[in-house]
Amino acid sequence: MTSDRPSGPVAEPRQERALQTRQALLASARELFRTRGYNLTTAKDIAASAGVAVGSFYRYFIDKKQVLLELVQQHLETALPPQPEGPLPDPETAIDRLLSQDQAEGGLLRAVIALAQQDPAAADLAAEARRQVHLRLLQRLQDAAALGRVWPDLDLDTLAWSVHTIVDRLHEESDLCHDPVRRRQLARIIARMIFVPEA
Amino acid sequence: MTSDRPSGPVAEPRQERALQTRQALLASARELFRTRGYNLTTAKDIAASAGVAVGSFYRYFIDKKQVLLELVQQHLETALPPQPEGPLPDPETAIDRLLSQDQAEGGLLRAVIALAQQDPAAADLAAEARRQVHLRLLQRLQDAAALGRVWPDLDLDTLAWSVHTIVDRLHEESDLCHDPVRRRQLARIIARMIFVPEA
Amino acid sequence: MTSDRPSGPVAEPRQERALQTRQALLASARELFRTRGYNLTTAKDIAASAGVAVGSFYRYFIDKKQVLLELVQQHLETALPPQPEGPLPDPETAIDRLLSQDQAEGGLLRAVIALAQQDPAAADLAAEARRQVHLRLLQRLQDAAALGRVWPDLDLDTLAWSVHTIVDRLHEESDLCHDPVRRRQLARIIARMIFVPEA
Amino acid sequence: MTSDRPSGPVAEPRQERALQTRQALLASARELFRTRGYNLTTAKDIAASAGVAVGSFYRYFIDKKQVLLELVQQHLETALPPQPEGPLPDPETAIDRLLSQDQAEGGLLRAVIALAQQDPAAADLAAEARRQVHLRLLQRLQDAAALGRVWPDLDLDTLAWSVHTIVDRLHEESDLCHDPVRRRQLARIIARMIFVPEA
DNA sequence: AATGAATGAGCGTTCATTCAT
DNA sequence: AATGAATGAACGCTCATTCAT
Repeated sequence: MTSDRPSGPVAEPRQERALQTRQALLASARELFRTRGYNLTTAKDIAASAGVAVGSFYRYFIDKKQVLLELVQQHLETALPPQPEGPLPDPETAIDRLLSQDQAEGGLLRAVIALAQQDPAAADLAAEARRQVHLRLLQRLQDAAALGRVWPDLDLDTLAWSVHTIVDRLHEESDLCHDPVRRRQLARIIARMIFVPEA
Repeated sequence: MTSDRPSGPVAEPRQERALQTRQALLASARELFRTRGYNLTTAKDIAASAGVAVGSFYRYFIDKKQVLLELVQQHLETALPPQPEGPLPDPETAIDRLLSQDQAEGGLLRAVIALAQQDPAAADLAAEARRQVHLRLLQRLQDAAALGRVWPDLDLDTLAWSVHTIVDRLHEESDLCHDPVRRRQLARIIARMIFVPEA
Repeated sequence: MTSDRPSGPVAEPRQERALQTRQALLASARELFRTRGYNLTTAKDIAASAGVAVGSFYRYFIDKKQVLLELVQQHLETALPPQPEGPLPDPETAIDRLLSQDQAEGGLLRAVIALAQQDPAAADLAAEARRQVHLRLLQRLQDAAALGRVWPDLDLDTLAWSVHTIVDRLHEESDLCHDPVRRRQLARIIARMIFVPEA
Repeated sequence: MTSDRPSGPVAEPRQERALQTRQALLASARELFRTRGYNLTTAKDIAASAGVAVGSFYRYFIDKKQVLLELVQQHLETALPPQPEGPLPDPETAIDRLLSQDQAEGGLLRAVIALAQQDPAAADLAAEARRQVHLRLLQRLQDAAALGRVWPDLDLDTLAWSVHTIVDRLHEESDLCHDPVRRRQLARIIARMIFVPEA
């Protein structure tokens, strides 16, 4: 009763605890979306797993969709290229490093794709998300190309798509992406997709 | 004179028309599973899209699950390696040819994976399906390796996984897989993953 | 095409084989109604168990209801009192004999009662059926009463109801009604409900 | 902070209103099961008759089955022998009193039996329910037998079965069991099944 | 006359969302 | 602000009945 403004159900929370609840919901949702997928995750699940009641879920989010979209947006903003600095180590090692990042992304993307099938707005976001990741990869490929060594007869877009595809799926298969030997092999494969081998 | 509970659905159809209906249902199901995914495709959708009523769907299939499993099984049986004969053309061309096959597989696999989240039996089938495709690829890679030219420092399993991943996703994105330029590029990329470039 | 008369779906069959089919359907229906009950017996079950297709079922009967009603009617007409002749043996033996008759009745009655819950017309028939059985019993009790020995302070209607109730349930429990010791005991109990014991 | 799949229905209700709803549902279910039987009573019926929506039904009960089983269990626990104390009045009066109890039981039992045809678990409960009632009757008969006066040549099990049968059916026919004259007659009949008449 | 394929209303159940407290 | 009870559209599936062959 602190205000006369009814302020709609999804007002930005102004209180500390409220923010915590919101974060807890986001975190639970991310985890559940990743593991069970969008459609198999219920609003009640998310709320329960965050330790609140369903009603509270709808205090912070308009609907189930919104949580996912927000998670993705958040991810896109956060996850901009943490471009490594200093002289690159050898390419394989750089790629290996890349592969161990971003474990969460794949699952989320998959969830958005699921949602996109039902909701055109999500389809746009999914496309946007993919595009961003794509652009990040493309950027790096272009940098690498500028330094020479990249196959000159390749369309960098297609190349970025290929790398993205592999990285994406890798992150879905959690057993794979935790096996360093496998990861190293993949790094080598990807390196060869990109770089002309040394004489 | 049959006795207890003989009247389940799923009797083998005995009339010509029935076979047509069954095929229509399978075709509709394949298409819908591919485009909307398993969970978003309802039995009613499949029936409607095949031009029949829900009831007819259940005359031919025990449940929604069964259609998917049957589609996959069918695919697995059909899609055995159409191993090309004669002296291979150059690798890129061979791969390009591979990429234009099997359009349906990817979407189906994705549907099974969705189902697998809910039904352990489907999980087995999904695993089996992936394994078969994997083995087919592995076989070819081993053949190629025997002929030399394959990178000697690669784990062929990981290599097969990588190729599979790319081919799979390619088939999901129908616009991509119909663009011959793109496909040629991909063929080249894949070729470089596999083969040591000529002097 | 033997006649111009379309003659409706449920014409009395004029051909020998047709009659056999009809009888087979009735027999199957009786058995299934008895064992599974009305609601759990499907038209397809009945047809299959009679060795014909569903379509044929509906050639001979307007609907599922009709079969049951016909069975009951048939039973009521057939099962008129096979009044034993000659001097009654002792009461207990007479009753014992009664108990081993009419095994089918109970189950059918139960089926009609189930149907009666959904269809008022069946309710009437059920009532009628019970009334007939009741009357048969009452008749015999009155005969017995005329010969003396029946408790004079009993309302014969209530007495008939009691006997009917026990006989009815006995026939439902097939294990019971095949145990001669049990049956003899019951005969004794019923005898004592009815008759003043000898000095 | 609960984890996987905590959100099933059937949580114990935490609000006062919830308990009322649950009770209303149980009451409606009992009445409908009794009058229409298990199979003809739909979950929607029960909910509507309790003044709530279907969804609410499933908040409190896992499925339709559970309601019935709960009703029976509840009944069995409640209905333990209200063994009369003090010197029995004459047998007839005691029995008359017995007949006016437990009106609900019969219909419920019938519903369980219907369910038992489809669900073996219910079959067990039905058997258990009948056994309990049977045992209660048997107990009293044994007590009576200990006091003499019971026919010595009767199997008490069969006797209990007979009484149970009559009482059961009596309760199904609500018009009958509210007619005191009829009830007195029945009491007399039952008394004679059990007791050797006074010299 | 017979077959069995096709129909569709209806049931049991789930879950996103709203509402009373 | 939070809770959790209530809602009802929608899904998977069954089966009595009709219809084309």
